[in-house]
Amino acid sequence: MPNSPRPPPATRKQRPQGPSRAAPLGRDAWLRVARQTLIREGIRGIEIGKLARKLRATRGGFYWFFNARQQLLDELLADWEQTNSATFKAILEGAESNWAGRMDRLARMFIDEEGFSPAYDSAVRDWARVSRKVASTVRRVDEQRIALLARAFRGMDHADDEAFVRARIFYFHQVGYYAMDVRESREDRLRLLPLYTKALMGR
Amino acid sequence: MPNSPRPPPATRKQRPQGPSRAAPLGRDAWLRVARQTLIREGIRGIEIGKLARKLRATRGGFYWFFNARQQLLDELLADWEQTNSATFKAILEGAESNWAGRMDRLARMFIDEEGFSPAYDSAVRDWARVSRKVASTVRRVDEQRIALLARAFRGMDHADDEAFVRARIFYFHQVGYYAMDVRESREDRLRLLPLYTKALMGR
DNA sequence: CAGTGTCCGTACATACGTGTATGGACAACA
DNA sequence: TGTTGTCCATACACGTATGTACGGACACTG
Repeated sequence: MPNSPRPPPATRKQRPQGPSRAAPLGRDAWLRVARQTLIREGIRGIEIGKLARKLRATRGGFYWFFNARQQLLDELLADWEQTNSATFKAILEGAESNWAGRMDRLARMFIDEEGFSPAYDSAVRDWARVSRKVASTVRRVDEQRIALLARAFRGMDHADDEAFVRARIFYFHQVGYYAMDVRESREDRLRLLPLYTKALMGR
Repeated sequence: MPNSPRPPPATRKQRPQGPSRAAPLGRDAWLRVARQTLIREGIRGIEIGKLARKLRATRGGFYWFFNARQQLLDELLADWEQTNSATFKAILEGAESNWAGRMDRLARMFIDEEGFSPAYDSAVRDWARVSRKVASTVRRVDEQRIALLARAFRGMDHADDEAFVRARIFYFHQVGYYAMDVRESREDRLRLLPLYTKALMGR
């Protein structure tokens, strides 16, 4: 009975890595290589055969885990929404420090790209141009993030309109930075950070 | 002798539109529909058969004008580089008004999207992710534009480092705005313009 | 009015994409 | 040790992309 809708997800026993057979790839391997390919080549670059070659496998296994290419894409979008906003929200919703401190942590998250993959963001944004479903998901996520930023600027004593505009400038600036694929060393970025802070925070 | 390298470009006589035969499409029609498709579907969406359907023609004619799909893409990139920076440069290199006035004209160019297609820009930027040649072209154009902006900020009495950072924020912000595909009325954008000006110019 | 060049449609050959059917290797279990 | 379930390779059917060959309709020219 091949191609069952979904094999038992977590109950599956870990197979001890016998020498005669490689460890099974599993769903996650396909998702990982799909994400990597989305980032590098865009949504049209996700072809089952190509993913299989990258995994040194064939397309046969893919269709055991997924009913169709579209299912892989759906899960990829869900993965992006779940994973790539978590740190962003955690920083701005948490209460560990004052607003300026949180904004500083956020800037460092962008610079260090920890808990947040801007390349993943950009790739999904491109994908949104050819898929209504993806477009609406991205729009929702963007609005969430901007709302969080605007709240932060209000917390730093900006009026509502100005907080909104500054939130947008801050966020659009990041989106643009990664859409442009700027290559810059971490040192340069940290060196310029005070200037950015001064210009973006308006204080 | 079909598929000659290139038919005489401008010397070709305009055919009077006889009723029995439609006017010939010409190279430009293929380039136009290719540009539109690049914007809407990305580089992988440019398929000769699809372009032909949009032109209510068949692929036969295409290969009379172009040797291969790649040639169309090359000319599309050249078209972007030539047309989509012209107004940008004209505004910032001209000497019709003071720096603030030029920046204001530039902001209105972005808002009215006259002489500049941000969608075209975004599409080429996506394309750059899968083509070295396109990537280097885009990088060159971006650096040109940022240099022009930095000069403008220096003209407005900002120190070198700060002028550079402000040029980047201004430019990245625009790139991000269009990469996000924000939908906003012209009225809203003009209403927010003073706030943006205040925040971006730092005065 | 024949000849030539322009523009485009049709018909291949070829390559490559998706999804399905099927069988085989291996591990876990009775 | 046979049986069952998991994971994957192979083979096939089918759609569709590119590029080439070729021919036809039309305008222009001598």
